[in-house]
Amino acid sequence: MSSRIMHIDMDAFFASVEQQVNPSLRGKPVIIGGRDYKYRSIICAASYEAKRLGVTSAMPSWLALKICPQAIFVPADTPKYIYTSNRIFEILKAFSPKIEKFSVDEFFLEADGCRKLFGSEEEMGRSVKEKIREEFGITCSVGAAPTKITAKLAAKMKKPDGLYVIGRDEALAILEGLPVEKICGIGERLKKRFHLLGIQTCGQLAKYPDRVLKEHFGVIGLWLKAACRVEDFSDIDYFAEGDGPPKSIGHSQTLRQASCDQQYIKDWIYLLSEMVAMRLRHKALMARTVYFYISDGIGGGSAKRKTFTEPTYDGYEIYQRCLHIVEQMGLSDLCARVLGVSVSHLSFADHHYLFDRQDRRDRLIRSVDRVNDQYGEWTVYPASLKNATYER
DNA sequence: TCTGGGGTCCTAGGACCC
DNA sequence: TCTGGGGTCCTAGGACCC
Repeated sequence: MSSRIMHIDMDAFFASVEQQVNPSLRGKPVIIGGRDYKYRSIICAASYEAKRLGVTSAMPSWLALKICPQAIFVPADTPKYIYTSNRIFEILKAFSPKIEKFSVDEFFLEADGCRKLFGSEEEMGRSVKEKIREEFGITCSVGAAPTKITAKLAAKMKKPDGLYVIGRDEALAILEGLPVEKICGIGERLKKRFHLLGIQTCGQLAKYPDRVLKEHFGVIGLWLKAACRVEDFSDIDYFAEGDGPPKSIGHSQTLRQASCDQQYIKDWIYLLSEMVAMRLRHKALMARTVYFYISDGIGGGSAKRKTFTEPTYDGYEIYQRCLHIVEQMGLSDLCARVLGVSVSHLSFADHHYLFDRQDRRDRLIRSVDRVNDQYGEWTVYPASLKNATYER
């Protein structure tokens, strides 16, 4: 059995979208940053004009600014990118019934059985690219190969605006000398551990004895070996809407500097809890598990999660649960540089659920959400958060 | 300014129930 | 008879991705 997978990878997605929306940015080095986007953050995306000047993805923004002072910084507009991503997904639906949204700017689709409709994979790839360019004015790179891993590699190899169709033999030839860390699934840690075993390339990994791999890496080792032998038949995860419901929702924040001011830290925990809760309610979800992370920025951080019986979408309740976890962690004096609050064990919210017990609070929460939806986030927020929000 | 912030998945071990 | 297996839930920790 041989399957054919196509990978569609948008080129400098966030930056391209901004250049499309604002023509004055076209042809110029554009850098997309997050919150506090010029200094205390890393960049989310860079246009190819900026990349040519040496800006790379995940570079701290102060460094990008140093390398490329003429760059135009644009704050990230996540909803815009998600909206565009969803529309791209809709377009791809016309090409194959099996599509997976791998991330906001990457998609896999099963290319088997589409030959009658679209001709060869080259033709199909060209149609996909044309359609996306027509609709949004932005480019993407397309790779077609026998497996997800190799399709992703193929797309990356011809960036930007590329199209690369490879068969099994060619895929094997590419993998033979390819450093192991180039394939999706091998990061910094695994790379080092493979190197210790004398495995530098995918070709070497492909020939390594199963027993040793199993011993050192468990099933992941065997899975990666199969990937290097182009024998990975993992399925396309297909969701009709492009996205399944999220498994967890969280926020974290690196403070400008470490602080041991208890009230200040608690304000931040409350703020993060409210931010998480607001997103839960937006998605009509409730959560049972609360995860709290704190790091002083010097040693490693510590984290703890706890699952509660009652699900909630109330920011104050999430905050209280965080404090409960803090207590369990035995942290009497909090000192923090990084704080994180996230929730999981999500279920769809049943508004009747809270109706009896906290109807009034429920109505308050929803009114506040409505005001914030209409007039912008943080138009209305708990008074006790004044200091924390001030620093944002 | 001196690597952010948002996620996912896997595993092993313990608790508990039948 | 207090030993045993299977299943589920939970936690902690590790690793990875964009």
